[in-house]
Amino acid sequence: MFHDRLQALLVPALQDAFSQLFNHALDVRSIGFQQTRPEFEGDVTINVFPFLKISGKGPEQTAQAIGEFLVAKVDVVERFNVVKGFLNIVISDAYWLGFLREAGEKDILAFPSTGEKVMVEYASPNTNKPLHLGHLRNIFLGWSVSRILEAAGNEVIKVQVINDRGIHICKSMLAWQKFGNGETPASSGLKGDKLVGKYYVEFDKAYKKEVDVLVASGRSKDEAEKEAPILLEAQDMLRKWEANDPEVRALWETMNGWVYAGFDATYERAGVSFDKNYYESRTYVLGKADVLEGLKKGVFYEKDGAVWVDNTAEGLDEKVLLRRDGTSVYMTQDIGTAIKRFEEFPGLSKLIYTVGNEQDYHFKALFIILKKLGFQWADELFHLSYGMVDLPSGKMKSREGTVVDADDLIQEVVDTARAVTTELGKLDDFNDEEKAVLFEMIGLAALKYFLLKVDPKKRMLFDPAASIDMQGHTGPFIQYTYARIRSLLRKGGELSVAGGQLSGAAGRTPADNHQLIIEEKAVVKLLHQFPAVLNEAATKLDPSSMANHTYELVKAYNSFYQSVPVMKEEDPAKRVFRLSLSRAVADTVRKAMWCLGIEVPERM
RNA sequence: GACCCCGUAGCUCAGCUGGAUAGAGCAGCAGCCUUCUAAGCUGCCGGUCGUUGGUUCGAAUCCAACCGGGGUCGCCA
Repeated sequence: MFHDRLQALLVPALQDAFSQLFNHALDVRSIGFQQTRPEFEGDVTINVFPFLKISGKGPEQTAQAIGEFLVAKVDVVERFNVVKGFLNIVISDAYWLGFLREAGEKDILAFPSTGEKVMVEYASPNTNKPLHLGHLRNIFLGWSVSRILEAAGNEVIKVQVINDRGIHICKSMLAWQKFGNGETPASSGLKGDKLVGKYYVEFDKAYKKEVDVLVASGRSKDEAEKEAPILLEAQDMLRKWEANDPEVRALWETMNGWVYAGFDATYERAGVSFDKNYYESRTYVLGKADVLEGLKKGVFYEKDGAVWVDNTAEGLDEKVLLRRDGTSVYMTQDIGTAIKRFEEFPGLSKLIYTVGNEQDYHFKALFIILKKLGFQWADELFHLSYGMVDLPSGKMKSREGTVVDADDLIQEVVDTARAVTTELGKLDDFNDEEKAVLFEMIGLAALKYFLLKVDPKKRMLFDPAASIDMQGHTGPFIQYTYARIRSLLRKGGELSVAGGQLSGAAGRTPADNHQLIIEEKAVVKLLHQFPAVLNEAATKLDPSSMANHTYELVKAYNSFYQSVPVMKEEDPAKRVFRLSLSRAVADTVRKAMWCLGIEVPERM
């Protein structure tokens, strides 16, 4: 399956050429297509150096022979030139026009169904504190990858695991009991997750104080940190939670409820959602039986009363799966949860975990273990590992208060969008409601694009000033280009606005004898590459390639727009062609941004 | 110490399944609004692609070593 429809024509022809000219069966993968450099004439370039042994001729003769064959046998190959070992092929305008007609008739960023069901896990917060910048990279990434996979023809199930139990939430609960005076989100006006986070900080303060007192009374730091009464109390509370103590459970339900309301508000504003939530309080018991089963089968072994797995053959270490006292570790429940998901969703073909790269080792081990337990699907597990987000001041540290809060950050970009947009003063006839929607759209575009344009695998620097930038390589720049095209199409009479739905088919089918000028061709070629980019993004689970290609496209379009008249063009055929080109760009940009989780406005 | 990731322009990033003189944005400088939205466009300035070897007709891209930055190595999560 070729996502590049031009290569779909050229590859078979090249195979014919090699078999007829050189009596050789050409391996498709050995053909390296590249964009012709702007200083030479041509649309596609093939480097013939790798083929010299096959042809037994020099580079010029080899390229010449292939070029002549293609011109003779392939309609869309108009002519060619040879520079050193490079065969530059010129594709006919008719081909590009044909492609554009296709782009007018269908969504070029929608692939036929693969029939596959894919689960994407992302977000996965702890319930003791609010979401921060690091979560936002995770959330936008997971959401975008889900959209990309959907566009590529998969059925996608979006899930999160909520870490709702454990010592962390007990600390918040205890501090709230001690110092909260019955404070609630309603009584304080604080968002639920913020309120619970506040008591997590309160716990830490009280704990530190106690540690200091103990140290002053002659304890070592280690001892003090283990013996601080408030910590012991929190541990006691965790035990009570595990023993189903009704009072503790009730408080836990209440406070987690506050947190979920807070998270939901953040998710909604960020424009993301989930098809299913998994709660650690329910999944943490999973996996035990599976580990014991593995022990029985001899996949694992017992040592010092604990159950171990030996991954040294795979270059990893030995790892505990069940403690001596029979209780679970983190790995245990991850094993159980994975198994449960494949049971719950029969036919699930792939499971993607969006989790930071500090857990690379953990997931390597997890996948190996599941493979050892004999699950076929273990090969279809994927750790979408992404890099940390650094601040100009260094790493984010909750203890040092350098964490960038997600809600605050979103508010800030939206405020900036408001300020910039108001300054530009193009919204005279917008009402307040419309303005609010637009500011939200622009601010979030700036933030999301900033986080998504970087290769997810890489650690990235979050420069607050750059993240709210709306010029250059940014989300709002792309939105702006889109809005400008929509304006053009409205003026072209091609669109009529009715109930927010834009309709009108004129300008979708350009004449087939149009001669492309260089600015038009640049845009068409970038559009033409887009399906292959989507395919790559879906394969590599990498939204950054989509983000960057969208930018390339709108940049080329802006250049075209600036120097070539569209509506002002007097020749009706040219005008229709340029409108159809503009429309195809707008449609594709809208879809590409949809894949990134970014909305585009009709006007801005 | 072992293992993993990263090192490209002043800053932030593309390019990395080897291919033609290494690309953007920001910052700086100079232009372009009586024409379809100037959140734009055009031009200039700016790089020993961390270093040294190696493989190759050809290396930012592959391999090795070293230097620098980060991460992981718990019967924690």
